Amino acid sequence: MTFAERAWAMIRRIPRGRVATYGQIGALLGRPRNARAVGQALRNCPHDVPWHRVVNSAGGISARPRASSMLTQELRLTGEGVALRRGRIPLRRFRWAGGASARTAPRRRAASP
DNA sequence: TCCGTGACACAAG
DNA sequence: CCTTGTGCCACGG
Repeated sequence: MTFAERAWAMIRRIPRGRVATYGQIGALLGRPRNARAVGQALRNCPHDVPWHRVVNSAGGISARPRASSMLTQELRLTGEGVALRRGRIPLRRFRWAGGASARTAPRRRAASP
């Protein structure tokens, strides 16, 4: 099973009206530094994957190849009750608590000489 | 195999 | 707040 497939499986678990961040999905899959690969996985995902519930760490909708889907994402989110405040989603309120508080997980920084 | 790319995250300034 | 620099790692060519 590829990383992308596992990412899809995790994203399918996000309930309506909640969102998760790219980093959060990566962390839940045991790869907290692999947020970017989550974005790649969403590039061409199956239609039953609620891709619109994945946003960046600022609660914003990330830029992508086809800008039209950004508007689609916002419409779908507001359609299920996720409100944007000044262009961002208040994660305090709408973040999916998948796997409990996967937020602010300890991160390893570069080792110094 | 190696190398560049990217729908990201985060610490500093 | 916002901007910049750096770290990360799956994927494709």
